[in-house]
Amino acid sequence: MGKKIISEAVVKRLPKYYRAVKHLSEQNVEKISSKHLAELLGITASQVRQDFCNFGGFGQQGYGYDVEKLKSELATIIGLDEQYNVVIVGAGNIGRALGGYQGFEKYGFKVQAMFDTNPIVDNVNGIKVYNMSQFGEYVQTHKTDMAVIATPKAAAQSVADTIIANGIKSIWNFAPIDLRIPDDIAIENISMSESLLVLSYRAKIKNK
Amino acid sequence: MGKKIISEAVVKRLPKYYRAVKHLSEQNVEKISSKHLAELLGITASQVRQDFCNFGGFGQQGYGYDVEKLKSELATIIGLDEQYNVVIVGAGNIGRALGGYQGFEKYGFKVQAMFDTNPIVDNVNGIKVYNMSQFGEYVQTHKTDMAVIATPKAAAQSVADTIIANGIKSIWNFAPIDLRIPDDIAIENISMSESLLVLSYRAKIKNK
DNA sequence: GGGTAATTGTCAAAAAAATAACTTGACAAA
DNA sequence: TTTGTCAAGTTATTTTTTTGACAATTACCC
Repeated sequence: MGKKIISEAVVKRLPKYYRAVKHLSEQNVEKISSKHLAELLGITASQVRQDFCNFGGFGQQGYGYDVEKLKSELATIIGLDEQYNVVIVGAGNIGRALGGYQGFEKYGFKVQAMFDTNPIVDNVNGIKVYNMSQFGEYVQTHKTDMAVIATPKAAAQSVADTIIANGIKSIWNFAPIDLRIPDDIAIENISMSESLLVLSYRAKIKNK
Repeated sequence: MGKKIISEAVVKRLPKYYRAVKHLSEQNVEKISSKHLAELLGITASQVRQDFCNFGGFGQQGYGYDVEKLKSELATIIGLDEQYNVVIVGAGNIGRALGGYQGFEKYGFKVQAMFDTNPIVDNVNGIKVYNMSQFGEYVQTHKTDMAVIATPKAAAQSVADTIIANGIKSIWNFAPIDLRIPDDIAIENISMSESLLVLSYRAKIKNK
């Protein structure tokens, strides 16, 4: 499959483009130029054009980008045209907050179930909480595509191993650890502690 | 103040260094070479040395880096030698999860209070929830250094404005929006929706 | 103590990313 | 038609980041 490798930097901007374009669409804006879009995101017009060019380009010279078309192209690129079934592992603080996270539904993800080694509630926001021992059986029979790791650090690697062993290919990891995973698994980390330390660093610098 | 500007790429690695070195310290490891540390983080030894060199370098040729010294240098650089008082704005799903977030305490941050425009609970994990109308008065009298924005998108900018107007210089933002803030304010965003879309993109690519 | 291996700090080269410049097609108005 | 303008797509340049190389320094062994 001869697909071009898109750099990490570009990939990280895709959601920003999508968000901005979605907003424009909701405002019934019909077209947008690279210059104007760049201003909205605080980047350069050149970068916008170069980024879109990576995916073939979907604008019209002298006119700009058609907002609806751009939105649907971006959605396809990002994969929002597909339906993902998601399970959440860990029903603690973070897991429960994620059970109520609107973003899943908004972008077409369906949260099927939650798992915990020691469930103290049997239901979060209408999502049933199962014992972790039932994980394998569940995901084998429910076409699960993606798993969220919301466990403590100590459990995260073994949970990841279990997830992968059961054929799930995408992991959203909230545990503060770099998981060891095979190349064919998609992973994305939300590292709150790292973010907090970056903020701490910036705060210190600014107050100097 | 003649301080060198540290690139964003380096800053983002600082927490990773700190985490790794802290772990080594807990294992009673006494010294570490750039080579070994690099292996732990999955980067090159050269980059480790280059990064540390930005801050003056604290290793010893032929020996390596003393773990305790490195840990304390990194803590100082990151600002963990200072105490921050924190308030959380927004007592919904995310705000409540953050009220129970262990990371604050672990890194020396003190959560003083929470605020909500319409508090439905008066206490989260022992943290008192105030009405947003009391925000100004509270932070003026409690030496608050940092605010967390855990409100819906629509409220985020005006909350940010209020935070800044009351003299708080650091913002940890969980709302899915790029806030407009002055240059002298430190900000760090946790963008769950962007992260989820990046994962969606990667999942789609990997399954091609 | 002297020789050898290890490892830093730093500089230079290479690679990657961002920005700027250029070329071309599309459209509107004359 | 023709022409001027706009803005995308593309190529070139600059800047930033990463990697590679090496002299200088130190620990350790004999």
